[in-house]
Amino acid sequence: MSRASDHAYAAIRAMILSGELAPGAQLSEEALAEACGVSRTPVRDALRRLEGETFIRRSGSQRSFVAEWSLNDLEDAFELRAMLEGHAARRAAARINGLQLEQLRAHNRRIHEAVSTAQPDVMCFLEHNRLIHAIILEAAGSPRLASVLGLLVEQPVVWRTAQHYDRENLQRSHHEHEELLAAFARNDGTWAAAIMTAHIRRAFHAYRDAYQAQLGEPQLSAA
Amino acid sequence: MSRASDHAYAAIRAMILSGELAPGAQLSEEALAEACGVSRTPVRDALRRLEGETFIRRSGSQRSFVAEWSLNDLEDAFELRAMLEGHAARRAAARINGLQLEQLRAHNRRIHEAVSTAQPDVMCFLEHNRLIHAIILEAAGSPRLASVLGLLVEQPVVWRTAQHYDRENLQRSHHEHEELLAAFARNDGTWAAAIMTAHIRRAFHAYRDAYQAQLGEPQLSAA
DNA sequence: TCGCGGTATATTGTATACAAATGGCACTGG
DNA sequence: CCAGTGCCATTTGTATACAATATACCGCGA
Repeated sequence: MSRASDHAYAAIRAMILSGELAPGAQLSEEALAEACGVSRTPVRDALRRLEGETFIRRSGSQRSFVAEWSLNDLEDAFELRAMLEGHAARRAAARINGLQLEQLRAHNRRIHEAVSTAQPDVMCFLEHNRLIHAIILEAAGSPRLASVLGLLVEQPVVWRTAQHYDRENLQRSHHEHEELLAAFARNDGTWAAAIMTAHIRRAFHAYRDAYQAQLGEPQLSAA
Repeated sequence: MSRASDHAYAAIRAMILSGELAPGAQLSEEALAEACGVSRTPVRDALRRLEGETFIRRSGSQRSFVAEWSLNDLEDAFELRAMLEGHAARRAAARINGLQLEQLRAHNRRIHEAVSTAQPDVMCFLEHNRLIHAIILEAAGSPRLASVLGLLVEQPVVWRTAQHYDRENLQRSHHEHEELLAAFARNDGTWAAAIMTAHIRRAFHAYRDAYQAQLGEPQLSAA
């Protein structure tokens, strides 16, 4: 979709990610239309897309609400994600090329810089971490796997809680990426899959701790 | 969505499944609207939904086409499906209850009847096969897994090629279901996962053979 | 006071009209 | 004959008006 619809999609998505629209909040098409400066038609398009990505849940009578994530949901999603990313790593190990390997190394170097200081640059970590996983997914060469994983990874909870990583977890992630690189360099799919699965499982527990910590401080803002 | 939108969705979906709308065919919103007896608005809704389910692909300039499946796509989707259904079976083995077990037995008995005759009742097989997998998915107790698998399983290729199963394959499926039941009855997740993965892999090769056979007879109709 | 019913209001669904953009085609110039 | 270009037809995007439906609120009666 062109301008208006895309704009509405991006705007609503951003509002959800930033927490401006809190989980459980009801969404009025008209209100969103006014907020985005477009009519209801493109807003409806955007809502349908966001519903497909489980950003939004719809009640029996078709009203829209920002999706809420229980601890069970988080656990459920991460179990799947661990399996799928492990699978992606296994495939990637067999297919990865020199350029991709070098790109992975570069991103992990940037991560190393970001997390070595006393005050780690979490945003920088998140961005390069995202790129690393994207490159692995690309190397895995499975479009379906990529789209399915996208649904699991690009979620508000993941994004919001990830910002609460502590320094130790960030450094461990860097180290696990190093191990992944070693496995890739040797085209050892079994090794890569094991590291990746462990990587995601550990991340899950970090997320869960952060998630539970959040329960104490409701209405967490974007920062 | 209520009447019109749901109707458009169901109608277009059926037209694709039946082959009335062939893979690669361009879809005109206006033409579909007329065919469904509704306006373009609900048709657009339906197209967005179908796009999310990869029934439809959209060109760079937003035109809609019935999705085409290459052999690679089929292989890709089935590899994922084998892994995910195996996972579902593992989880189901640990959680399944007596009622579900009995329902599975009942459905597999119906399958047995359907495939034991000289002229197997393929439709009956497909329906009860679908229900069996649905019950297992329900027993697995993972909403995400269910929705992700839904995207992979409910596809036109799968449906269309499944109708070309030969009698031997149908009977093998019945037998594999029996083994699954044995694994479930003993809550042996490892066994169940192994059977299920093998079950899907074998089905894949059957699908592939049917798919390739189809290449010889283009414009295959619904029957 | 509680439950019920009905009306008012808010919200979503549908149709239609118009705007924008894309793709095809014919025509022109080389 | 080919490449490039401009116009026209088709198709999709957006806005708006109206219809249908769900929710909330208030008053009535038991």
